[in-house]
Amino acid sequence: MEQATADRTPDVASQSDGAAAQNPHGDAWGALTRTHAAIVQRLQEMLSAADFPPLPWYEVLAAVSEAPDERMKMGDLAEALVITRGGLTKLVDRLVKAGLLERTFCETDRRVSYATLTPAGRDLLAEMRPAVIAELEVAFSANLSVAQANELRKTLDSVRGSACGT
Amino acid sequence: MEQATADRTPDVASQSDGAAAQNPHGDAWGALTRTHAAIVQRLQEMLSAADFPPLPWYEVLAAVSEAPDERMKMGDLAEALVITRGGLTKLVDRLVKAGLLERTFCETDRRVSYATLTPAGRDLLAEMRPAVIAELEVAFSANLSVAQANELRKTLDSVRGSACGT
DNA sequence: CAGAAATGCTTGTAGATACAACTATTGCTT
DNA sequence: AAGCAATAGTTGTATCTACAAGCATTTCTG
Repeated sequence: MEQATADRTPDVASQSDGAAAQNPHGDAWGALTRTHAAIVQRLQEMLSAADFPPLPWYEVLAAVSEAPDERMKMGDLAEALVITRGGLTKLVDRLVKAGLLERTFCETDRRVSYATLTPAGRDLLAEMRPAVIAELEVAFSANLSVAQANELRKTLDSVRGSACGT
Repeated sequence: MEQATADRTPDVASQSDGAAAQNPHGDAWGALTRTHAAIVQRLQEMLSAADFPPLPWYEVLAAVSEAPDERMKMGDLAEALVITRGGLTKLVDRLVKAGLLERTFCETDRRVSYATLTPAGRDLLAEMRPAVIAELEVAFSANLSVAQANELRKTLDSVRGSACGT
């Protein structure tokens, strides 16, 4: 039997979804999307199985935790996560309701509000982080040397550079 | 002024969202997510500006168009797009309503249904494809040689391999 | 220093996605 | 051949996200 009546597709990705398979670089894009989707799916399954909050919550907590004073302006946070501001407002609302974040305000500019990590948020992040890292290790470390991973990162960064700028 | 009252974050991605920045490979994952998000965002903006349907519609049409007889089993399609079956049913519903796809059925197994390209779907795809490819060229060809793109594809495929197959 | 423009965030609403339950058909076991 | 399990797809519901409009605050300009 299949563990439940789950709806998820069983992981195996087809070799070519044809997203622009004409140009010489199209396959690179296809590989990028499929790999991204596969890892996200894997992370989400792991989090759900471990009774952890969903991936976006982790991403918020992780981003905030690395900012100075463990707080981040809403706008910067939306930008870092590449989601809309409106979406972030509601996402942070949920984390606040769960006690993982709190909103704090800026003295000098009363428009800005910060998402600030609470002790509970810090604790949860400390629990989740090893699990997430372990999952990523499976995907990356297993088949890639550190040098290869660095090369991959550099290549992706340069692609993003030309995709963003202009 | 900002072209409208758009909500989107203005493209610039921060250098480190900290999604697991501990491990040596974590940065590669960060680069992967950010690059993916940046390109998807760019594609969506382009499609919306050109009054084309959203990206998932293109992905469906492109996938189906490359399958034998321009038709694909629902399950295979969901798998190729890495979305749930339930989600795909509704997505295909919309494309059918728009006249771009039609459902056809299998003679030998009456459970399966195919999403089949209509002439209108083929025409629309022919219009959209050059625009999508051009956008990808900007991101990939601009900064990557064909050899580098191939290397990138191979690396990503190996990562996906270890992420999928246990 | 007033008024207009820009900035930062939130809210209302509609659309899309996932999850779980359900139906229908096929395959397997005895 | 009967019955149970597996497979293929759809549907109901809740959640999440984007888009667009809105409010509050700050900055720019004459």
